[in-house]
Amino acid sequence: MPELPEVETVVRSLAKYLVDRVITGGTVLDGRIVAYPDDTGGFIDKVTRKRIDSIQRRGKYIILELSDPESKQGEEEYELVIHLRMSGKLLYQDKNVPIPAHTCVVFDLDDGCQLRFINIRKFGRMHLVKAGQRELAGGLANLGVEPLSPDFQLQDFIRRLKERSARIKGLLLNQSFLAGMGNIYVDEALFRAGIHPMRKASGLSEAEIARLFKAIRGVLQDGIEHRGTTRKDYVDADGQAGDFQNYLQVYGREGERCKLCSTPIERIKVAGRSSFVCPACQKFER
DNA sequence: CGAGGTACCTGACAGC
DNA sequence: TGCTGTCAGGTACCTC
Repeated sequence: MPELPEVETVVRSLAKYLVDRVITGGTVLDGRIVAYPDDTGGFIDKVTRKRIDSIQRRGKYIILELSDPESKQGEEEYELVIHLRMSGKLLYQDKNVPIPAHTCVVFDLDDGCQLRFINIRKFGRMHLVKAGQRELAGGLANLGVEPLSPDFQLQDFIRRLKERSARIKGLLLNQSFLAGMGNIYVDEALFRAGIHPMRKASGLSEAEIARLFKAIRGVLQDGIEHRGTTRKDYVDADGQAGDFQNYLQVYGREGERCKLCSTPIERIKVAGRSSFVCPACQKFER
Protein backbone atom coordinates (compact mmCIF):
# COMPACT_ATOMS: atom_id res chain seq x y z
CA MET A 1 0.00 0.00 0.00
CA PRO A 2 2.10 2.81 1.21
CA GLU A 3 5.05 4.47 -0.41
CA LEU A 4 7.33 7.13 1.04
CA PRO A 5 4.70 9.92 1.36
CA GLU A 6 2.18 7.61 3.01
CA VAL A 7 4.75 6.21 5.44
CA GLU A 8 5.94 9.74 6.23
CA THR A 9 2.34 10.78 6.93
CA VAL A 10 1.83 7.78 9.22
CA VAL A 11 5.01 8.61 11.10
CA ARG A 12 4.06 12.26 11.55
CA SER A 13 0.56 11.38 12.70
CA LEU A 14 1.92 8.83 15.17
CA ALA A 15 4.71 10.99 16.55
CA LYS A 16 2.40 13.34 18.42
CA TYR A 17 0.90 10.40 20.32
CA LEU A 18 3.76 7.95 20.75
CA VAL A 19 6.86 9.86 21.74
CA ASP A 20 7.57 9.40 25.47
CA ARG A 21 4.76 6.84 25.88
CA VAL A 22 5.62 3.63 27.69
CA ILE A 23 4.48 0.28 26.30
CA THR A 24 2.76 -1.53 29.18
CA GLY A 25 2.09 -4.80 27.37
CA GLY A 26 0.65 -6.19 24.22
CA THR A 27 -0.73 -9.11 22.27
CA VAL A 28 0.39 -10.82 19.09
CA LEU A 29 -2.77 -12.03 17.36
CA ASP A 30 -1.00 -13.42 14.29
CA GLY A 31 2.59 -14.53 14.75
CA ARG A 32 3.40 -14.30 11.06
CA ILE A 33 3.88 -10.58 11.43
CA VAL A 34 6.89 -10.95 13.72
CA ALA A 35 9.80 -11.68 11.40
CA TYR A 36 12.42 -11.25 14.13
CA PRO A 37 13.07 -12.45 16.77
CA ASP A 38 11.94 -16.00 16.05
CA ASP A 39 10.21 -16.51 19.38
CA THR A 40 6.97 -14.56 19.23
CA GLY A 41 6.54 -14.89 22.97
CA GLY A 42 9.75 -13.05 23.71
CA PHE A 43 8.69 -10.26 21.41
CA ILE A 44 6.06 -8.81 23.74
CA ASP A 45 8.25 -9.43 26.82
CA LYS A 46 11.05 -7.39 25.29
CA VAL A 47 8.92 -4.35 24.39
CA THR A 48 7.03 -4.29 27.68
CA ARG A 49 8.03 -1.42 30.02
CA LYS A 50 9.99 0.22 27.21
CA ARG A 51 9.63 3.90 26.46
CA ILE A 52 9.19 5.09 22.87
CA ASP A 53 11.96 7.67 22.48
CA SER A 54 11.37 8.49 18.83
CA ILE A 55 9.59 7.44 15.66
CA GLN A 56 11.30 7.85 12.30
CA ARG A 57 10.99 6.86 8.68
CA ARG A 58 13.71 5.37 6.47
CA GLY A 59 12.50 4.52 2.96
CA LYS A 60 9.22 2.73 3.52
CA TYR A 61 10.29 1.49 6.97
CA ILE A 62 9.00 2.89 10.25
CA ILE A 63 11.45 2.77 13.16
CA LEU A 64 10.50 3.13 16.82
CA GLU A 65 13.43 3.66 19.18
CA LEU A 66 12.73 1.97 22.49
CA SER A 67 14.61 2.20 25.75
CA ASP A 68 14.13 1.00 29.29
CA PRO A 69 13.65 3.98 31.62
CA GLU A 70 14.78 1.80 34.55
CA SER A 71 18.06 0.60 33.12
CA LYS A 72 21.42 2.24 32.69
CA GLN A 73 22.37 4.23 29.60
CA GLY A 74 22.84 2.10 26.50
CA GLU A 75 21.43 -1.07 27.97
CA GLU A 76 18.18 -2.55 26.77
CA GLU A 77 17.82 -0.24 23.80
CA TYR A 78 15.82 -1.67 20.93
CA GLU A 79 14.53 -0.63 17.55
CA LEU A 80 11.11 -1.81 16.47
CA VAL A 81 11.25 -1.82 12.67
CA ILE A 82 7.91 -1.93 10.87
CA HIS A 83 7.12 -2.39 7.17
CA LEU A 84 3.49 -2.08 6.08
CA ARG A 85 4.03 -3.73 2.66
CA MET A 86 0.84 -3.67 0.59
CA SER A 87 -2.03 -3.38 3.02
CA GLY A 88 -0.69 -2.70 6.50
CA LYS A 89 -2.07 0.05 8.69
CA LEU A 90 -0.96 1.43 12.03
CA LEU A 91 -3.74 2.94 14.08
CA TYR A 92 -3.63 4.78 17.39
CA GLN A 93 -6.92 4.06 19.12
CA ASP A 94 -8.49 4.09 22.55
CA LYS A 95 -8.42 0.59 24.03
CA ASN A 96 -12.22 0.64 24.25
CA VAL A 97 -12.61 1.03 20.49
CA PRO A 98 -13.34 -2.46 19.09
CA ILE A 99 -10.28 -4.14 17.58
CA PRO A 100 -10.57 -3.92 13.77
CA ALA A 101 -10.62 -7.05 11.63
CA HIS A 102 -7.17 -8.30 10.53
CA THR A 103 -5.42 -6.79 13.54
CA CYS A 104 -2.17 -8.73 14.00
CA VAL A 105 -0.52 -6.95 16.92
CA VAL A 106 -1.72 -4.65 19.68
CA PHE A 107 0.60 -2.61 21.92
CA ASP A 108 -0.87 -1.24 25.15
CA LEU A 109 0.28 2.25 26.04
CA ASP A 110 0.43 4.04 29.39
CA ASP A 111 -2.18 6.60 28.30
CA GLY A 112 -4.97 4.04 27.93
CA CYS A 113 -4.66 3.87 24.16
CA GLN A 114 -3.26 1.19 21.88
CA LEU A 115 -1.06 1.08 18.83
CA ARG A 116 -2.64 -1.48 16.51
CA PHE A 117 -1.17 -3.07 13.38
CA ILE A 118 -3.91 -4.03 10.93
CA ASN A 119 -2.51 -6.29 8.25
CA ILE A 120 -5.18 -7.29 5.76
CA ARG A 121 -3.03 -9.23 3.30
CA LYS A 122 -0.63 -10.35 6.02
CA PHE A 123 2.40 -9.11 4.10
CA GLY A 124 3.40 -6.54 6.73
CA ARG A 125 6.33 -7.37 9.01
CA MET A 126 7.96 -6.25 12.24
CA HIS A 127 11.54 -6.77 13.34
CA LEU A 128 12.60 -6.08 16.93
CA VAL A 129 16.36 -5.67 17.06
CA LYS A 130 18.88 -4.34 19.55
CA ALA A 131 20.01 -0.81 18.78
CA GLY A 132 22.77 -1.00 16.19
CA GLN A 133 21.63 -4.35 14.77
CA ARG A 134 19.79 -3.06 11.74
CA GLU A 135 21.28 -5.74 9.52
CA LEU A 136 18.84 -8.12 11.24
CA ALA A 137 15.87 -6.00 10.21
CA GLY A 138 15.04 -7.25 6.72
CA GLY A 139 16.00 -4.89 3.91
CA LEU A 140 16.49 -1.89 6.18
CA ALA A 141 20.28 -2.09 6.12
CA ASN A 142 20.40 -2.26 2.32
CA LEU A 143 18.38 0.82 1.51
CA GLY A 144 19.62 3.29 -1.04
CA VAL A 145 19.77 7.05 -0.75
CA GLU A 146 16.87 8.94 0.80
CA PRO A 147 15.44 11.04 -2.05
CA LEU A 148 14.34 14.01 0.08
CA SER A 149 17.61 14.23 2.00
CA PRO A 150 20.64 16.35 1.09
CA ASP A 151 22.45 13.08 0.32
CA PHE A 152 20.44 12.82 -2.88
CA GLN A 153 22.60 14.77 -5.33
CA LEU A 154 22.06 15.29 -9.04
CA GLN A 155 25.66 14.64 -10.08
CA ASP A 156 25.68 11.38 -8.15
CA PHE A 157 22.33 10.40 -9.62
CA ILE A 158 23.60 11.03 -13.17
CA ARG A 159 26.74 8.97 -12.57
CA ARG A 160 24.82 6.07 -11.03
CA LEU A 161 22.20 5.98 -13.77
CA LYS A 162 24.84 6.07 -16.52
CA GLU A 163 26.32 2.80 -15.28
CA ARG A 164 23.05 0.85 -15.26
CA SER A 165 21.51 -0.80 -18.31
CA ALA A 166 18.22 -1.64 -16.57
CA ARG A 167 14.94 0.02 -17.43
CA ILE A 168 14.47 3.22 -15.51
CA LYS A 169 11.23 2.16 -13.88
CA GLY A 170 12.70 -1.01 -12.40
CA LEU A 171 15.66 0.90 -11.08
CA LEU A 172 13.52 3.54 -9.39
CA LEU A 173 11.50 0.77 -7.75
CA ASN A 174 14.69 -0.88 -6.48
CA GLN A 175 14.89 0.09 -2.81
CA SER A 176 18.63 -0.45 -2.62
CA PHE A 177 19.11 2.03 -5.46
CA LEU A 178 16.71 4.68 -4.18
CA ALA A 179 14.65 4.35 -0.99
CA GLY A 180 10.93 4.91 -0.80
CA MET A 181 9.56 5.09 -4.34
CA GLY A 182 6.73 2.71 -5.26
CA ASN A 183 4.52 2.07 -8.25
CA ILE A 184 2.40 5.22 -8.04
CA TYR A 185 5.11 7.81 -7.41
CA VAL A 186 7.50 6.27 -9.95
CA ASP A 187 4.87 6.56 -12.67
CA GLU A 188 4.05 10.11 -11.64
CA ALA A 189 7.71 11.16 -11.53
CA LEU A 190 8.43 9.64 -14.95
CA PHE A 191 5.43 11.46 -16.40
CA ARG A 192 6.52 14.77 -14.93
CA ALA A 193 9.96 14.23 -16.41
CA GLY A 194 8.57 13.13 -19.79
CA ILE A 195 10.44 9.81 -19.66
CA HIS A 196 9.03 6.47 -20.77
CA PRO A 197 9.32 3.77 -18.05
CA MET A 198 10.94 1.27 -20.44
CA ARG A 199 13.87 3.55 -21.31
CA LYS A 200 17.27 2.25 -20.24
CA ALA A 201 18.80 4.24 -17.41
CA SER A 202 22.13 4.48 -19.21
CA GLY A 203 20.40 5.90 -22.29
CA LEU A 204 18.97 8.95 -20.54
CA SER A 205 20.53 12.32 -21.31
CA GLU A 206 21.81 14.55 -18.54
CA ALA A 207 18.94 16.94 -19.20
CA GLU A 208 16.45 14.12 -18.81
CA ILE A 209 18.07 12.94 -15.60
CA ALA A 210 17.99 16.48 -14.25
CA ARG A 211 14.26 16.64 -14.99
CA LEU A 212 13.76 13.25 -13.36
CA PHE A 213 15.71 14.29 -10.27
CA LYS A 214 13.49 17.32 -9.84
CA ALA A 215 10.35 15.31 -10.60
CA ILE A 216 11.14 12.65 -7.98
CA ARG A 217 11.61 15.21 -5.24
CA GLY A 218 8.61 17.22 -6.41
CA VAL A 219 6.20 14.35 -6.56
CA LEU A 220 7.24 13.02 -3.15
CA GLN A 221 6.99 16.45 -1.53
CA ASP A 222 3.58 17.03 -3.09
CA GLY A 223 2.46 13.60 -1.94
CA ILE A 224 3.48 14.40 1.63
CA GLU A 225 1.77 17.81 1.50
CA HIS A 226 -1.44 16.07 0.51
CA ARG A 227 -1.01 13.46 3.25
CA GLY A 228 -0.54 10.59 0.80
CA THR A 229 -2.58 8.83 -1.86
CA THR A 230 -5.67 6.87 -0.86
CA ARG A 231 -6.81 4.62 -3.69
CA LYS A 232 -8.35 1.96 -1.58
CA ASP A 233 -7.74 1.69 2.10
CA TYR A 234 -4.68 3.72 3.05
CA VAL A 235 -5.18 5.87 6.16
CA ASP A 236 -2.87 7.57 8.66
CA ALA A 237 -2.70 6.74 12.36
CA ASP A 238 -5.89 8.73 12.99
CA GLY A 239 -7.75 6.78 10.32
CA GLN A 240 -7.70 9.77 7.98
CA ALA A 241 -7.38 9.24 4.21
CA GLY A 242 -4.93 11.10 1.99
CA ASP A 243 -5.74 13.50 -0.80
CA PHE A 244 -3.08 13.06 -3.46
CA GLN A 245 -5.22 10.68 -5.54
CA ASN A 246 -6.98 13.83 -6.75
CA TYR A 247 -3.75 15.15 -8.22
CA LEU A 248 -2.42 12.06 -10.01
CA GLN A 249 -1.55 12.78 -13.65
CA VAL A 250 -1.25 9.23 -15.00
CA TYR A 251 -1.50 6.52 -12.34
CA GLY A 252 -4.84 4.72 -12.54
CA ARG A 253 -6.01 6.92 -15.44
CA GLU A 254 -5.98 4.36 -18.29
CA GLY A 255 -8.18 5.59 -21.13
CA GLU A 256 -8.56 9.07 -19.67
CA ARG A 257 -6.99 12.05 -21.40
CA CYS A 258 -3.53 13.34 -20.60
CA LYS A 259 -3.88 16.60 -18.71
CA LEU A 260 -1.13 18.15 -20.82
CA CYS A 261 -1.90 16.99 -24.37
CA SER A 262 -5.27 15.14 -24.24
CA THR A 263 -3.80 11.89 -25.59
CA PRO A 264 -5.43 8.87 -23.89
CA ILE A 265 -3.31 7.43 -21.10
CA GLU A 266 -2.17 3.85 -21.72
CA ARG A 267 -1.53 1.02 -19.30
CA ILE A 268 1.46 -1.25 -20.01
CA LYS A 269 3.46 -3.79 -18.01
CA VAL A 270 6.98 -2.77 -16.98
CA ALA A 271 9.14 -4.46 -14.37
CA GLY A 272 6.19 -6.75 -13.67
CA ARG A 273 3.97 -3.85 -12.60
CA SER A 274 1.09 -2.01 -14.19
CA SER A 275 2.48 1.22 -15.55
CA PHE A 276 0.59 4.25 -16.78
CA VAL A 277 2.05 6.45 -19.50
CA CYS A 278 1.08 9.21 -21.88
CA PRO A 279 2.40 7.86 -25.18
CA ALA A 280 2.81 11.39 -26.53
CA CYS A 281 4.51 13.04 -23.53
CA GLN A 282 6.65 9.96 -22.77
CA LYS A 283 8.10 8.71 -26.04
CA PHE A 284 9.81 5.32 -26.09
CA GLU A 285 12.98 5.47 -28.16
CA ARG A 286 15.38 2.51 -27.93
C1' DC B 1 23.66 -7.38 -13.46
C1' DG B 2 18.90 -7.77 -15.51
C1' DA B 3 14.45 -9.92 -16.67
C1' DG B 4 10.77 -12.72 -15.67
C1' DG B 5 8.39 -15.87 -12.94
C1' DT B 6 6.50 -17.50 -8.32
C1' DA B 7 5.07 -16.90 -3.67
C1' DC B 8 3.07 -14.68 0.18
C1' DC B 9 -2.57 -13.14 1.42
C1' DT B 10 -7.31 -10.95 1.37
C1' DG B 11 -10.75 -8.28 -0.79
C1' DA B 12 -12.88 -5.70 -4.54
C1' DC B 13 -14.67 -5.75 -8.86
C1' DA B 14 -15.91 -7.17 -13.72
C1' DG B 15 -18.05 -10.51 -16.44
C1' DC B 16 -20.82 -14.39 -17.14
C1' DT C 1 -26.96 -14.71 -6.45
C1' DG C 2 -22.72 -16.78 -7.02
C1' DC C 3 -18.89 -18.42 -9.45
C1' DT C 4 -14.28 -17.32 -11.82
C1' DG C 5 -10.65 -14.57 -13.11
C1' DT C 6 -7.94 -10.46 -12.47
C1' DC C 7 -6.02 -6.94 -10.02
C1' DA C 8 -3.99 -4.31 -5.95
C1' DG C 9 0.20 0.90 -2.89
C1' DG C 10 5.62 -4.59 -1.79
C1' DT C 11 9.35 -7.59 -1.42
C1' DA C 12 12.03 -12.07 -1.33
C1' DC C 13 13.61 -15.73 -3.84
C1' DC C 14 14.35 -18.53 -7.86
C1' DT C 15 16.00 -19.47 -12.71
C1' DC C 16 17.91 -18.17 -17.07
